[in-house]
Amino acid sequence: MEYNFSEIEERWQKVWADNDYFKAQEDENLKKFYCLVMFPYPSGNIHMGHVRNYVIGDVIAHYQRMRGFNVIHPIGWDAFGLPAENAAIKNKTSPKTWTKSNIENMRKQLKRLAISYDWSREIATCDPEYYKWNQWFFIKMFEKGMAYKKRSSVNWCPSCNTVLANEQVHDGLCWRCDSVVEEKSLEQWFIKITDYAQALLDGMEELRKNWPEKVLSMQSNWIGKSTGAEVDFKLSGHKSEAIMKIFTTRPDTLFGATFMVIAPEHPIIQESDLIKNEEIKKYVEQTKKKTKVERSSMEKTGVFTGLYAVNPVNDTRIPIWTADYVTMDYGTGAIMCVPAHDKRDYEFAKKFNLPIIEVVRPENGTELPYEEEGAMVNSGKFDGMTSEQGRAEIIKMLEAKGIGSPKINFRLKDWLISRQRYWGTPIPIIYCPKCGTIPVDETSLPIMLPDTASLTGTGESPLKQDENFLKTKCHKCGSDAVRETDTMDTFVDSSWYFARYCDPHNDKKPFESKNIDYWMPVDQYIGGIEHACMHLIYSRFFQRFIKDLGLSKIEEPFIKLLTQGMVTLGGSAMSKSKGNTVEPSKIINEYGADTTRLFILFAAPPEKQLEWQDSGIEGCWRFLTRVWRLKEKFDAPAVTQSSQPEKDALNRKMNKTIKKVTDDITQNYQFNTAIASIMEFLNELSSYTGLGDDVSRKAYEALIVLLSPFAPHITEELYGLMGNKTSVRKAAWPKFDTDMLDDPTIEIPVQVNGKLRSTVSVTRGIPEAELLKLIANDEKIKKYLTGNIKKHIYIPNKLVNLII
RNA sequence: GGGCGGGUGGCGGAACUGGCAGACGCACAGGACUUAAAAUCCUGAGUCUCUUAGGGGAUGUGAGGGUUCAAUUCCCUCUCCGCCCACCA
Repeated sequence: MEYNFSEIEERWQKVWADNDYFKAQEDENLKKFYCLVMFPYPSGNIHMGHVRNYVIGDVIAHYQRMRGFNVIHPIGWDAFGLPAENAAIKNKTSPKTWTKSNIENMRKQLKRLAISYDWSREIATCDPEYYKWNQWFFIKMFEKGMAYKKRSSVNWCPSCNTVLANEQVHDGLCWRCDSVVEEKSLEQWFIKITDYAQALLDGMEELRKNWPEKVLSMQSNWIGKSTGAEVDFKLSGHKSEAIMKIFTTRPDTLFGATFMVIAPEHPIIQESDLIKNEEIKKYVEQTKKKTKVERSSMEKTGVFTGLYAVNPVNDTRIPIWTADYVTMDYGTGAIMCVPAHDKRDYEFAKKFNLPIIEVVRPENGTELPYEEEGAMVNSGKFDGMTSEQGRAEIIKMLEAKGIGSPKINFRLKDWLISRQRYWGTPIPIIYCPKCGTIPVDETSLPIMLPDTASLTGTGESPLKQDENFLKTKCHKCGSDAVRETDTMDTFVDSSWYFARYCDPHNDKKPFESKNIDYWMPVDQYIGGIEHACMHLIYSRFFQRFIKDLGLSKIEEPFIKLLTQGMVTLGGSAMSKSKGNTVEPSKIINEYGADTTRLFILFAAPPEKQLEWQDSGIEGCWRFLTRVWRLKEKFDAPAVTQSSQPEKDALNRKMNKTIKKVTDDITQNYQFNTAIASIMEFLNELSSYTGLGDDVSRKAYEALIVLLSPFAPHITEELYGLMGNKTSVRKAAWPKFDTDMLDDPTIEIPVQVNGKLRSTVSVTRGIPEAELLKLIANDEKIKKYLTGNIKKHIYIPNKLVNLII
């Protein structure tokens, strides 16, 4: 019988679906396993990157089921977002229609791949049943002061016509469309993620074991904690006894501060009459025009403001400059400059001829600027202290005088979540002339996104044009009021979807605490590294907020993280806009889902970037065909008998393979070598002379079970054909016998002076003397034994090295 | 500038704790089957080289050095590639 994959795959997919094989049910008596893959944006079609992501997740889900875990393996759609809106404008349809039909299409494709999802838990973030709870969380945040509106300088993407969060600006470009991001001063909604900055850092300790180091370092970079002090500098000769606050990580160098620099946006420039000075005005204007990237060019520029401050430790009058290398969005927008011990300050001082005073000296003389630790000099009574002592002592002294205090600064900014676009969750706020800015009444949730909106893409929310949506009554006082028309960043949607999966149809609450505390945390999360500083930080924050609301006991949402590498074509990630996608459907039609699944895993280890080439697919196809054909050998009793040693050898190969595949799946996600070892196993089994006997039958069934998470259909079929009444999906993961891992005879390589000259075949654990005798009589070795053997190295059961 | 990861045959990639480098697969070559092709099966192979045709020798994991009986693996110097952060005070 030929291997008819399309018939087999179709038939089994129906059986699994009709019998709810993959439906997850809460059961306190069972140990749970939450296997999560990053849910897709419904762009239209599944591409090979999705296939890779979801097949990895599926292998893990199947494996854990066979290990006896109660597995939840859900899927959904990150369905709000800009592409839907743009496509709708282009195709003259609605974002909803476009999105829904894409979901339909992609759902079919995922089912065709037979990923073992619990489809009863499917969610789409654009459904009111889902985004209602986005709005609910927003109101909770508002009530706790965690969501607030403020005017500030924000990132504006002129092509997407909306603001962006800091996390969404990469190298000064929009993360989505690569346009140069502009700065605009706008009133926007923020979420106070900065309140959780320290907690997010602390939580990383627990993740250290099971998250890639790379992601952790990216996150800690992004959060960017620096410890130091805030110091007040008095302005000298300024009418208003004003104080200039600065932040420094090196208070020990305070005696070396010979000038100050303030950001061109610093309020004092506007407040005092400085802006009337032509030179300063011109400089401020120039800075405004610069993009972030231009601004970070290394050549220092700046102008003297005419102001002076007083260095509080030595009462020296120091000039205040303004320069664009200081920015308003970090620290206080003003710095003290210690040119001797800071490269940037040094460059600035050299260029503008400002004094340089050395206050830290290393043990061995070195050139300035010297930025490391050392012994303090030129620092009055602090001379001789180490930098570390100096920092503590100077802060103490500043505190005593009331002009400074310890301070920790984070690079992380509050999360800007309002977007001037249509296809997103409406922000549940109303503006009432009497009551002010207030959240809507909880009972009126969800605030529905109107189905019809004239999409303009002009940079104002289209909801503003919709009178029915816009105009409302204040639920507190009944006055005419208007709604907030901005929608939420879609990253809000994806920050808690994993919790919603635990109780996806609840219409009273976002989820039942009992359910989320049963399933959460996610035991294995799988997705792309591009989310290291966006989705993965927001979600960690959200889960903490959920915990602080008392809705869950869980703090960290994802215990174990696997970041799979991109699937590229021509060096860049597959994407519709670049036109370099490979449609899995073609491959599935030609070779079947099993081959496709096997191939994407076999091609490379999961974390590595994979440049797509379909040349290897034949090999996986051939392998499955060989597995299929081997079945015939078991239809009749064995024709020839195998010797006992041969039987033992096959039995050992089986045990070794079970161990290898188990280790590869659980320890390092080495699916490629797991598959390779099953291939080796098949090679050995195929050449076994007694095919059809009990030993080979047992080996063949083990092979089928081991292969089943990777290639579910063919293994299901063969498992049944071998006479099993139950599904291979319900089979237990095979165990290996530790006594059957080692061969009794081993080949020992024999080296002479470190070079391989021969190998001898001996029984395991042979006494050293006996082995040496054997080697001395070995013809190949004799040739080399021209001198005396000075000594020999013997690694039991591994190798012998003779030194002559 | 700082941090992280990486460089192994024609290709994708293996290699436990330092112990036979190149598993497994692709592509390739030769053979069997076939009228032929496809499919399938068998055999071969890092590179260079010698050969009396059995096999032998040298060399080889980005480059150079070191430690060691032994290095893809550990240490130092350098180089190239990828990613992240970045005038962050």
